[in-house]
Amino acid sequence: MVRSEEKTKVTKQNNGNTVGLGVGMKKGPWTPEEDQKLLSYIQQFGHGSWRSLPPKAGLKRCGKSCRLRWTNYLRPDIKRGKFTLEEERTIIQLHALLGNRWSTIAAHLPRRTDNEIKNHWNSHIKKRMTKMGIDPMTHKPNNGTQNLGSNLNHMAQWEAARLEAEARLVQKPKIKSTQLTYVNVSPPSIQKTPTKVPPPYLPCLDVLKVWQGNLWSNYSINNESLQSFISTSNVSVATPAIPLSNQVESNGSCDQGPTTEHNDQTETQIGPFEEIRYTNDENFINDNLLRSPDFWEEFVVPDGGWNSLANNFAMICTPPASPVF
DNA sequence: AACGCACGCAACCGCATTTCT
DNA sequence: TAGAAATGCGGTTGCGTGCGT
Repeated sequence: MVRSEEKTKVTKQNNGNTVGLGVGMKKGPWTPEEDQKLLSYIQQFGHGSWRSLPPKAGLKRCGKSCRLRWTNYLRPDIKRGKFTLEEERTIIQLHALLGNRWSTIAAHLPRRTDNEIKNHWNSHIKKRMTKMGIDPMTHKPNNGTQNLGSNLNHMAQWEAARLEAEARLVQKPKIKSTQLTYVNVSPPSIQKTPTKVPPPYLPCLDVLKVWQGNLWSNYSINNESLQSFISTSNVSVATPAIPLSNQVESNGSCDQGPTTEHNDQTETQIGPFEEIRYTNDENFINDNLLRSPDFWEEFVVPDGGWNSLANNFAMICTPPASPVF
């Protein structure tokens, strides 16, 4: 990939400071040598100030470029590869609540970067939803005749605020860890097995779960649709980390992650979306149905339409008067 | 085999926000 | 407290690749 030769460019921020590329700064794809330099430096010293890192690490890159390379590619705790069905569904649901707040969404998808999620949304999910006749921005059917009830909208706003607050909490430790020294980490090209990292904070997606559970309970499942989808999808199939039956507790709260015992776990579970196959196939099927294009194509809004869904939703989950964070 | 097109994704850009002095 | 600097975020670009013709 030879996007550009070495270029020089200096841009001005609105407050006047120079950012971007200074004289002799390199642009374009990173070479393995550059990756190695950046990695070695961060392993030894942590990244500290990104601005001052490049010369210290022997790189002719701007700090911004180094930070991006580290956060989107070199970081040892990044999960790469295909998105699981569970991850995709979570993205869709969070997007419905939060819009294009990719970093907030990423905070709820352990080991995925905001850039990766954004790319996946734009290149896969968005198109699929459009094809299914769903507006990817409003998450409503394109015909516009079916509206979610105001209760649900209110809940969505409330939950969006809560999720953002959670995301901020998740991100706080990152700031404190800027001086963290990483040991024995390698870029994906060098080391296939990621170094173990401390488990991230597992968010509690209360409303999402209620929402999910309600959807499943309202619509019958067509196994053929599901099988057809799985067999044709290029999305890797993973089972829900939180089986639906466990998702909604009687008091409306939820647990912090999977507590159900499961077999055939093939890798260390760090986040809730590892590819773990539950032995409970019923949960597996139910939870992945929504991902099936066939399901959506054959989807018929039941009697009462979206409003009935919203009403059921409101019955199950009564929010506090107002969110306070 | 050659060409064109669509797709996927890494990386850049500019603005916003946060932190520092 | 204000201005500067650093960092974060979301939108966009453009190259490599795979596939169909």
